[in-house]
This record gives sequence, C-alpha cells and structure tokens, in this order.
Amino acid sequence: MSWWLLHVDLDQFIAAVEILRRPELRGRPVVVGGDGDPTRARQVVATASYEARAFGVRSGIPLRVAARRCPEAVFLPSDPPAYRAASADVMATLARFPVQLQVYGWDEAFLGTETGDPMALAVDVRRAVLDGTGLSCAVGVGDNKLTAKHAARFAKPGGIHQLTAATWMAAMGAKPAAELWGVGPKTTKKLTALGLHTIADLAGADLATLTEHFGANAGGWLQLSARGTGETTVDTTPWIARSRSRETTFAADLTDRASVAQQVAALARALGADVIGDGRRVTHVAVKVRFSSFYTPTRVMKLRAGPTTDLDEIERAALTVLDKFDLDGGRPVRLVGVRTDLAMEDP
DNA sequence: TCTGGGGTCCTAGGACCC
DNA sequence: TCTGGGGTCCTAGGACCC
Repeated sequence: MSWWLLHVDLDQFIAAVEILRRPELRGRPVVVGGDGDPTRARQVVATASYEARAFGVRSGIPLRVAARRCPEAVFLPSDPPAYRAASADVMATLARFPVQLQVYGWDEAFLGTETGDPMALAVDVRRAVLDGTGLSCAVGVGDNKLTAKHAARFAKPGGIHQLTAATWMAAMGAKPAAELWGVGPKTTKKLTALGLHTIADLAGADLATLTEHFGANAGGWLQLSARGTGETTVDTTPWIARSRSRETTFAADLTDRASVAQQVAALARALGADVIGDGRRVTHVAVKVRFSSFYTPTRVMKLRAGPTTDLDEIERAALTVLDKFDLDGGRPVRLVGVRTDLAMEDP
C-alpha cells in the first residue's frame, strides 16, 4: 500500500457534452465556441472534437479560421450551464470512490488514495465516469500531481497510463521544456536563450542560473518540476472563488467614451448581482480595457468603506476606476471587462 | 485569419510610517 | 539638514492554466 495520485481528464469535454445530447453528431467534426456563427469576427474555438482537430482546428483559433480549415464542421454556440451541469455529474461520480477528491476546473480532478493497485482503481474510475455520465476520460496515475497530470496526457484520449519518479526521465527527458506543466511561451523563450531546450536540460541546469533568471521561487520550482517532483497532497476543501469577472469583446470597436462607460456600468451591475446573489462581499473593483492595438491595461480600486454588497456602490466604483484610463480622442476600444475581488471571510 | 472568456498566483515598485 | 532601513499596504503587470 502506498499513496497514489490519479488525474482524471475528460476527453474533448465541451464537444463531448454537445455530442451527448445530439448523438447524430458523433464521429463528425464538431466545433464549439462563441455564438456558433463562424462568419462573425472576434470569436474563437472553445473546444473542437477530435475529428475537427484532424483538420487543424484547435482551441483558441478564430471560428472563421476553423471554418476555412474544416468547412464541413458543425458549429455550435457555447453553453456554459450545460457544461457546468455535466461537470457536476462527473465530480459526483468521482466523489463516490473512497479517495480524496480535488476538483480542478470543469473537466479535471485529482484523486489521492492509499492503495496497492492504482491501475485497477483507474480502470474502475474510468468505467464509472463513462457508465454514470456517458463521458469518456483519460486517467493518469502518478506518485505526485505532476506525474499524474503528465501520465494523463499520455493516456489521452480515453486511456490509462502510469508515470512515476522511476519512469519520469525516460519518458519525459527528451521532450521540449515547453511541454512541462506550468511552462508557457515566455518561460520557454527564456529557457531557449539559456540553451535549455529539453526537460532533461532543465533538470540538469545550474540552480543558481535558474534562480537568477526566474527568481528563487520559480527557479527552484522549474528544476524540481523538470525532475518529476510535484505536490503529493490533495486539497479537498471546497473551492471559494477569490474573484469573479465578466468581459465583452465588441463585434465593432467602441469609439466614444459614453458607450464605454455604459458597457462598464452594465457589466458591473450584472457581475455585482451575481456575486451578491451568491452571498459574497466585494472588496475591490477592477476594470480592463483592450484598445484596438491590443494594449490591455487594467486598473483597480480597493473599496475604502470596506467590503460591500451594494450594487450601486459597485457600479460607481467601476465608473470611478474607468476614469483612470486615457480614453481621449475616442481611442477605439475592442473589449471592456469588470472584475470583482471577493472577501474571503465567511460570507 | 488578426488575436475569447474566466480564473489564480507571484513580483515589483511606490507610498507611507516608524 | 542632505539623510538608513524595515514593514506594510496598495496597484500594475506578468505568466500560466482550463
């Protein structure tokens, strides 16, 4: 018996939920994103089915590009409530196992358990999810969260894979450092400049060099990750959101200050109603503006009178924060967003 | 073919106080 | 009179993830 972590990762989750309620779509290229109209600009792919991915359709590319790459694809609007409900079903299924469960977003979870046969557990989990919800998942088995997460990548789609400290370097060493969980484009660029290309390069790199370029925290974390070391604990406490935000990209840029202010006020009220409805108190209000140049500053204000549940105060604060922006001359605005930071005491 | 939306965490730097 | 250093609060931005 020893401590194992399983990472459960649902396959093409959003597309899979859509296919589940429209079985006639199974086997076809399905693309979900925006309002589902690929002729409209400024909308991107949320998830593509594996059939659509074969045409080069990936998350994040414009719907128009997806339509060009795969004209026969079925385009569907994003339906977050349906995905939330499907996710809750999956998590409820996982919670029935004698494990510690950490929900990790809509379509992922970590399971921690003391067991002598983690692969058998993985088989049971995958079967239970499929039988209980109709959704297929990959299960990664590891000795920590990092190895479990990467094991799940090997297992995708729909499989089971084990990765531990003992097998890490043989499986991962030759891969580009960019494939490491937590290493994004910026870090990759800096690593490349240091001559560190693979995960093995990073694992063998001089720690002083890493901390010099990435800071003591990130530098140490990078090296540990490259060596396959990660968290072994599962946080089972229910998640309490630190913030909630809402943003809108306009089909056409806004060019007058009054329209921008009106949009900010509307977002602030809608968002405020949501968080207050959830019994939360707002500590800060932030506003984000994306100009046509894609320059995207954010400004934030702490509410001086303390955490509030007053919708009018939230709206006023958002408009006050908006005043910090230079909107002179009708600089074209393509997006505005409002974020509320939430008090973390008991609501 | 111009680039969504919703999050978290970390760091740097200025203000201010002692 | 020409000036150190620590601590904390606050904001802005960077980076990454799903």
